[in-house]
Amino acid sequence: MPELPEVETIANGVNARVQEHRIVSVWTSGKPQTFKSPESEIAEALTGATIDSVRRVGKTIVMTVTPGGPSFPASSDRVGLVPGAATSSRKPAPPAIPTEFLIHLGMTGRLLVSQPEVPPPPHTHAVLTLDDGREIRFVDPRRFGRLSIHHAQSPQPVTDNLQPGTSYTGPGREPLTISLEDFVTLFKGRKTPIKAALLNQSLLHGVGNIYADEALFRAGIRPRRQAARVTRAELTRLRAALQAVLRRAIKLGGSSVSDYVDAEGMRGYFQIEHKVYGRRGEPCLTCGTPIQKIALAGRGTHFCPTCQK
DNA sequence: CGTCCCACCTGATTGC
DNA sequence: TGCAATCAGGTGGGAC
Repeated sequence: MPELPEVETIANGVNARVQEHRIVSVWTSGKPQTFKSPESEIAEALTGATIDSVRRVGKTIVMTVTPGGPSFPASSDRVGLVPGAATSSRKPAPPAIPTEFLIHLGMTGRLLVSQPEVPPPPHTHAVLTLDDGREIRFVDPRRFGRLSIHHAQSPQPVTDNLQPGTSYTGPGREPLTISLEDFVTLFKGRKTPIKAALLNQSLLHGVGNIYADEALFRAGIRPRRQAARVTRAELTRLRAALQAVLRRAIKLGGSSVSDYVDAEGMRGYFQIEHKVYGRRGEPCLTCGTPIQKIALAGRGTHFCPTCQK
């Protein structure tokens, strides 16, 4: 379901609602495929933790928490539900190690913040109950989504993107901030079609099927063109088009093509501005030629055979 | 290593 | 109308 603009909208919405709140309990469904880290590890990392922030990296939602789990309070008072209430001022808290909860929504994942009396939807796979009773719910019918824990200070293999002891940076580069030089370099020597390269998360992360098609249309480039043969001038246009499309979509709250909704259950509106995606057979908004739909890299691919070279 | 293809799932829509 | 085939915004693993 969600690509960069949708994930950004969801992460920002959830962040505004849950930042600084404490997670008092964690429930998980036991569906093994959903959990990239063991459920016990997720429950242990999050129970009692305070949410520092929720943000987007690529298509992944990253919830950073400060642990406060059962390790030291030893279940002293379960009555004191007031946040920030006296937590036995005997010792200074041990140096809190930030932990990151990674939520990938797959195709149909949703992250909702709900009042407890609202019945959980079908296919709810994780529930984080907050100190005020509200629940952060991960719902995912197709179960392509993944939940995992990333320990920000645990030893990490040193790679281009993952330094020891740093926070999660994702597999590729952020399309909104990548420089032109780096963008051009990404495609050098790649024989794969330009659209497949755009979808490759270890190059750029966050770009999915809708925004790849929309950016290629706006840049006037056919999706099947070999990446290495797209000229520098075209790549300059492509980067600008991609960034413009993503920014505009974020501004409109993402694209709701079926039942995508953000943390508050609101739809996005960028689908109104789709120029090719989902418009097979309809006239190109620039030249009137019917929009074609082909299969490329296993994905439905939309383009204007006249405007895109 | 780069690239292709399919499997992983459920639900909505299309087509006979 | 009914039911089966097809398709869906994403990834990750295996084959080549």
